[in-house]
Amino acid sequence: MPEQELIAARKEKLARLRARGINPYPYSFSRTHTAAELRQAFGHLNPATHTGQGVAVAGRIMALRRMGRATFADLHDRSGKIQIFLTPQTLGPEAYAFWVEHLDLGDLVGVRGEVFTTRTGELSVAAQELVLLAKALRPLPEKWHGLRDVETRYRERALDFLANPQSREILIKRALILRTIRNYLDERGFIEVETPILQPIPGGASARPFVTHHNELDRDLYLRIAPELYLKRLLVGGLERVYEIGRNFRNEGISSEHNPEFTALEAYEAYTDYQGMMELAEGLIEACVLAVAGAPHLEYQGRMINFSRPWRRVPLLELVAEASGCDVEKPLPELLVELDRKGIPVPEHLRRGPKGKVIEHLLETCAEKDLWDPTFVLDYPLDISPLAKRKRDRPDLTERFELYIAGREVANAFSELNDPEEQRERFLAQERLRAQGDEEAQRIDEDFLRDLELGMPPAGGIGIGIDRLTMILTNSPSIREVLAFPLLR
RNA sequence: GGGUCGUUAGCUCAGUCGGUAGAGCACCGGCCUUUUAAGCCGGGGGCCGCAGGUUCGAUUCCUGCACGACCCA
Repeated sequence: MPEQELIAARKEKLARLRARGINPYPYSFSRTHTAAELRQAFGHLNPATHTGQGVAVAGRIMALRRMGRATFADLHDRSGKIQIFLTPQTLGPEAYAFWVEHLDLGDLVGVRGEVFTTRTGELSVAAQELVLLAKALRPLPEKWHGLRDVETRYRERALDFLANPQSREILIKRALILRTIRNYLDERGFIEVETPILQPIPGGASARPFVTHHNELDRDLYLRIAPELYLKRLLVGGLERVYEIGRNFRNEGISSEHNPEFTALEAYEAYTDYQGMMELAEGLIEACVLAVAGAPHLEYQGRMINFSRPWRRVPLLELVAEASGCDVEKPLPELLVELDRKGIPVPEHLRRGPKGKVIEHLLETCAEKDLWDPTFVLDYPLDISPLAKRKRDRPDLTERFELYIAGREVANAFSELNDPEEQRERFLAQERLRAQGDEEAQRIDEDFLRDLELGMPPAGGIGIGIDRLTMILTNSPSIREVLAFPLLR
């Protein structure tokens, strides 16, 4: 039947309800138990037991079994489901006939009645009173396959969540992960802060920003690509341990691993360095894995991930040299010759350098996929790490790591650069790249530099992609599964 | 950006070697007082993603486009 006719049929029922003086969208309903609480309290009953105990439950009707003068309904709430039993004896003949005619799958109802078990042992509520709490006007998806079509699942999220418990479960686990992160950091003296999302200069990462406009100031502002620079300014201000969990915005492509707005954790700790950040990452993510999986390992897309500490630590250059079979210590022109000879493709726009971008490209194309168990990739080239301190014994590298899990970049961290003069030089180098056409090059932020000149304590900082972490911990193949409302074309 | 596959009823899916399409669930009507994927009888429901082309005839073949999935860059 065309959808419009199904909706029209329900609207007709709705009109008849209103005509009878029933408010199909009332204000509230006091329930005494959720479905799970009922099972908790009465789950031990023998078949065909009448308790004499009155309860009130509420939820969505997800199944209706009409048997003439008796009807069973499955009521789903946030905790699970409970069966409702309707008969003329308990509900009254007139009310029974009326509701059996006017209830539809998907309607939200409240039911007051006695707890009992059927002769097959199903815990049920025998309705003495039924209250319509919201009439549903649209048909539900198929009752045992649910809603499968991924496009509809992503475009009509409410429908997906009400039809597919697994979809809801991911959001519940996401909340658990966020709660675990906050607890972990709060217990260690970190202060949760909120920094600007509307920024005059988008800083703290290499990415293209979204632009917006403030009418009163008549000035363009950018949605942040990262909170990094503001959080470091709080270190200057003496906060010492700060973190922010919030949305970043990057004006880039959409894929199974990228959404234009995504949630990141950034944490900064004074008087430590990137070694400290590795320990923080291990502890924090281990706590999340234990909270979600109850063990330090879990399966992702058919393959186990072992989170046992300590995690592997491997220098980037070593990793890339081994994966590509090239001598990556060579200057860029010679490296390109070797890569060409070996048939390893390098996109044209990277060939002019800086060399760090080629190294990064090799990591992405040759090595990343195999980094399955958590792996810290260490010591990134200086020219692609403008906010990180130089490595102590290698001035062309920085004390920076990325954490890879299941072949995905999950975190990025540095020993934070706090020398204001060197930071200015690094920004100027980025400006030169921008002048050569690199739209992702970072920009000079004078407010940040001024605050650095006040003295920022040595510090370690880390950013963790919450969506990707949640994907891994919920065995989700696409970022869309872990977002309540992913952006679609 | 390139390749492969997909798009059929509200949902889940069949199918048409080119002759205007089926099932189950859902919906509507009937029977039914312990079902739980309830059952039985009957009924209605389709721009076969969109636009062109080939053809007497296209949902089916071809081209393009849109959207999606996967792979590659």
